[in-house]
Amino acid sequence: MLVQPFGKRGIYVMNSGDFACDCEVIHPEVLEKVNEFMPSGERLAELALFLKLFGDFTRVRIMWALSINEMCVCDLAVLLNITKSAISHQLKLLRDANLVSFRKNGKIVFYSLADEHVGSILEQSMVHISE
Amino acid sequence: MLVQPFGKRGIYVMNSGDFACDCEVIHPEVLEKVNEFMPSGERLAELALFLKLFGDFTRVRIMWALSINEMCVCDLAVLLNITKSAISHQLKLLRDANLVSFRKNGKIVFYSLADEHVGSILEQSMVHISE
DNA sequence: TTGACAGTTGAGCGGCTGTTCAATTATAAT
DNA sequence: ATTATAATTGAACAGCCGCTCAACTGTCAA
Repeated sequence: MLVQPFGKRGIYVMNSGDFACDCEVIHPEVLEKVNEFMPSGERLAELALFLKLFGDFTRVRIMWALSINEMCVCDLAVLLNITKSAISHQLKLLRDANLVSFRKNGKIVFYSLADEHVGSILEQSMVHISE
Repeated sequence: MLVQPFGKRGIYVMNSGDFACDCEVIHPEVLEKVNEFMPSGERLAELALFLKLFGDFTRVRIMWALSINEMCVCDLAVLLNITKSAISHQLKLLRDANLVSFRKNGKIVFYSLADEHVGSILEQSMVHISE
């Protein structure tokens, strides 16, 4: 199972069988309204997977560094003081999610942020915790 | 140790002892520039801890639901089809990080988003993955 | 006072995740 | 060809994390 389970027809599993919740609805009108505006479970699962990549110290530092300048794996390893292998593993995750892109020059691979959204999410979050 | 380790004077541990990286600097001018604009390790660690809360399917759904309407624990449990206990555990994390606030009315506790930053981070990220 | 119910909390379990280590690929230089 | 180095990859291990379960608190109603 790729992600945490959710109902196939959306997140609000109010129908037959396999109830996991242990209580009844208290405010039906609230539930109705929320269901109306809630994105699908698949969509929210994607969102969680995407945001999960931002929730790690190493990856945050990598992305912030790349928002300043493109960098090769070796320089990133020195910057963060961890092995090239660890950097490379994290870069693979970021590559697979299209958060970073790269160009090769001989033996050296230069990484950079895939687009400006990534940097702006980091900045906006930084602004938030600085209040 | 609360978070993953980083140098006490920032993230760029280029000084004495305990090198964990397994290579040398290739582009000194790049490292110098990045170091200049890089926030401190403490700051980036806070950022990662903050964003980590967004990287979970259940919490994302809770936060999105609360961005639509304030909700009690029981209704959230029905909405997401998981136990009140599971909801409550996640709400505690969100409370401790000041991402949600609550008001009590008799037995019932109503939760809502603490501020508009939370919703806007979710929305901005949703826009990003929808491209 | 008793019972029912909303919500919280702590322990414990299983799965996930980030790192290290070792092996491997690819490129450049001698 | 051989050596050195940048980078990648897979396996394995340790620590983290989210859920369940059971026990508990607090509030309301009978």
